[in-house]
Amino acid sequence: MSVLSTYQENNSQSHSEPAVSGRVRPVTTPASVKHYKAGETIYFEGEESPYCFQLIDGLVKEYNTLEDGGCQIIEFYGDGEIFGLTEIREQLHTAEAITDCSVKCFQRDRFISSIACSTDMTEQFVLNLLARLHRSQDRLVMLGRMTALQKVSTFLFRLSGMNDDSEEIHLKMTRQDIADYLGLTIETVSRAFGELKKLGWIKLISSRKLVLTDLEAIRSSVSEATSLR
Amino acid sequence: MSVLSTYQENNSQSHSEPAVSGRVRPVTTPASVKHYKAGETIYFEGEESPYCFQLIDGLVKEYNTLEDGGCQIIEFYGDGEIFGLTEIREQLHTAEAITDCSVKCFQRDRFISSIACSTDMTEQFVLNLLARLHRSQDRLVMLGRMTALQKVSTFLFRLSGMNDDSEEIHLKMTRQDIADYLGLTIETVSRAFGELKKLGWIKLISSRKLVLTDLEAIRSSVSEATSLR
DNA sequence: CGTCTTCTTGATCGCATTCAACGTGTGTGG
DNA sequence: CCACACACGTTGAATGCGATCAAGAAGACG
Repeated sequence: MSVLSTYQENNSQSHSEPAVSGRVRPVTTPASVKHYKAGETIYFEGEESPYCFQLIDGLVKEYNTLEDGGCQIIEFYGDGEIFGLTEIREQLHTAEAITDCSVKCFQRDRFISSIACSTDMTEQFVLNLLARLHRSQDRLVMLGRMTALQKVSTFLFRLSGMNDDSEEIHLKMTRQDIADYLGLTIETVSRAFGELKKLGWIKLISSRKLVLTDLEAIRSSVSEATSLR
Repeated sequence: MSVLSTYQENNSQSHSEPAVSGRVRPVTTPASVKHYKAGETIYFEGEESPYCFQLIDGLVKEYNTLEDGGCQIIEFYGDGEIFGLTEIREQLHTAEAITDCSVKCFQRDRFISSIACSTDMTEQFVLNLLARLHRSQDRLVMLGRMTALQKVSTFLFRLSGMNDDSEEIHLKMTRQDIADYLGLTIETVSRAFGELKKLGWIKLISSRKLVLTDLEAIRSSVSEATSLR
């Protein structure tokens, strides 16, 4: 299941073979599976790479490094999601395992041409790409126009939207990761958590586990920012 | 030619038939051409719409409106570019003509399936979508991690990169549009222009026409922000 | 000429950053 | 078991960048 996709797709029988998007499975050449420990880098920004990847299990962050040592996380990837697929030969971001990961590697060119050769798969894949595009575009609004509190609210709200069952959210990433995802500092994120707690909107079980105690309040503060969503 | 694409594609014979991406042309049913005057809205956020569009001529902005009246421009679209193509039935953003525009309308579903039925076209289109995705992701870094001056520098630098020939840049959009694109206010954008002028990096011919007089300084200030680009 | 929109400039305010110190949790070795 | 180290998280105080409020200048157009 994906980690932060606003536009969820039907991941029906995703156990036998990790799907590209919903029911599609790559007909590509048997791909190799690699394992990464938490903290390991999968590829680097600017690196020539003929591969793209599908996450079988774990959590991956993809980010850009800035001159001053800063960092902007482009996206978190969860089970089944494709990443590292570029339109040019080199990787545009750095990818790093947040938790221990199992990853399927594909030859980029073969992957694309195998997508192209099946009409059904193409449609699914194009729709998946469009969904990813819009996920990214949603974040433009987030980064460009929201306050710190709204950013963190929205982040938690979307996480909860894809929660298995319980109301309890387990954060697999650090505060620093969240900050780098939201274009904030770690301190501001921490303060936002404190503020949300004080408002009674969330309850912190531990620093990594929390419950959204007032989902409606969070929802409305989110859509106070975005006009309709 | 596209307006703000970091990843440019070869728009070779784009005169006879506006291309999807490079040499591809939609085999879709003969599409109707519509004309919009500057300021007219092409579609609204949340609107049910079976169409997607290809800009023949003009400049279009796509944006999201916020509760407080604020606005985040998702993207500017220039000649030949596809917009309004979503993975669901409704439009996610509002599109508005900045200049007078000619626009080709396609049936969304037919458009996608016609893409899918030709292997060659699919590959081109997927690469185009990937380029658009990365264009959007680049902006995440911009919005999340850059100062106002860096945002405006980067904006102008990328505009110049797709300039026809001369060093002179003609801004077809207002300061407000630029602000809404960069997640700033109109005042801050204006001040940034002033600062760049004072630094001797740009020369303002008029408020809408300018020359990048020190491209290297601008370039380096941009890549002071991003580690490598 | 006047009106309207767009753009610029100045003064002040506030939110997020920065700098700094203090907690908290976890794992390691004595 | 405790002692210690180290990474992660929280909290406080001061600073600064961009927003806000406000006024005026510059174009565009009839």
